[in-house]
Amino acid sequence: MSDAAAARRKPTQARALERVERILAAASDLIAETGSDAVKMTEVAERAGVPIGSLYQYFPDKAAILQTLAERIAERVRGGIAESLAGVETRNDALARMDRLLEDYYALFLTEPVVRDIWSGTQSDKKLQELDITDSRANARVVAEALKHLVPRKERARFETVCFLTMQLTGAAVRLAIAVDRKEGDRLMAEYRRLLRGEVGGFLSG
Amino acid sequence: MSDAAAARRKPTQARALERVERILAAASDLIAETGSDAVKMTEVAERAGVPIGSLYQYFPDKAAILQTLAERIAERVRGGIAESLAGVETRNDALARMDRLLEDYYALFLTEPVVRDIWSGTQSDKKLQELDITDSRANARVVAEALKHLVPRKERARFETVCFLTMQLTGAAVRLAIAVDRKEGDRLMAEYRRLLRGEVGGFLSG
DNA sequence: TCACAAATATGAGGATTATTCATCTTTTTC
DNA sequence: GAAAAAGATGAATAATCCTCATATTTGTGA
Repeated sequence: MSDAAAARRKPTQARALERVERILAAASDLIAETGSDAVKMTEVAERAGVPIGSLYQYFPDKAAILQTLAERIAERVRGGIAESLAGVETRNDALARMDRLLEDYYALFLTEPVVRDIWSGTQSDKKLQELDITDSRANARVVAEALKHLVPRKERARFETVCFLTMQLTGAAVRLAIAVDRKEGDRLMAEYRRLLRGEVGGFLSG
Repeated sequence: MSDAAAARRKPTQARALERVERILAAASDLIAETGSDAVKMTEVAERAGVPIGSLYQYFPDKAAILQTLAERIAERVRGGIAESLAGVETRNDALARMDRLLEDYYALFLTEPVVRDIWSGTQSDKKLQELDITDSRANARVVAEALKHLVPRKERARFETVCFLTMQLTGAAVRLAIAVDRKEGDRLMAEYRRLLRGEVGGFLSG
């Protein structure tokens, strides 16, 4: 049922800001230890050294804490994409950098339990699913922008659509790869890399 | 925490079998009406016309009901794949049938609220995620088997891996397509169809 | 047909957790 | 330095899942 969760105070004082960070850090640690489903609000409060009421001062519900963590991860990833694709010049250069990005993204999921937990079961709630899609759109725009001078003018609109689709497919590929054993995961990622090169490479000239 | 949910009785008497069906039908209806998260066990019991205890006689927990519904959908889909690809002869024939399958799969998600609900947020729980992967493997085997005479002998092992990956990517593409508005969804599916033809077509000769 | 075992049915109540809110304290503002 | 705004607190409430002791029905062998 839940109507839109009630809006909460946005912290302005230094004390409150620090508190919010402590809450997020505690949540992050606990997620890494036990998985987000198993994390209890009382545990987060205890670990953060704040009373339970403080969580609800700044987060309307448990999901909101996860969403905030998810957003931060997403921003970090987007930054990495922008950085990695900056100043790309040739088609081969673009493809090599994409390989690298894919590798890094896979590694991120392999090594960071919180990323794995939060984005593994993407769509456990509506808001996270929306965030995932919004985020893919934003990433697609970044990629399309960085590569647009390599894409024929008349293909550019389609190219952004393809990038958008590709972001989602990449998420699916990585989630699959980390869900199976490492060896098979590597093999699947190798196939996906090939697929991606073919798909994106098809648009690039130069 | 939850240890493996305790095993439950498997119904053998006609009365019990019918009850289980009533429970599943009630759950399915309610999911279609309100989404699985909002469905309460007491509501399922009431709608099915059985006391709450009966749900737990045959299902260890709420998730198990969803899983059973998910399995049935998955079987139905697998049957459709096998049927659609039976007796395929040429490369073009294979590609045309794949287009058709993709179309049907998209339509299934567009029109059936229960499919949409259960498989939209795949991975809301571990068991469903495992089921999804197991199921993709099984579908991949069906596809690889149906098309194997069109695939060069030495590529066949890789081809099954690609099919497996493809099943997951297809799920992601369809979930994305139904999450955005219809027009954009159609456009994304068109791009995905092209991608799929390229990827699978690359393996097929004849 | 009867007695006994196995399966099935029942629903009040226990258990777990997320979340609220009335009240108190600290910080900011003017 | 007083009023207003922001922040802090945690016992109590609320929402649900799920259990279990007990009662009933069905199957089975003699």
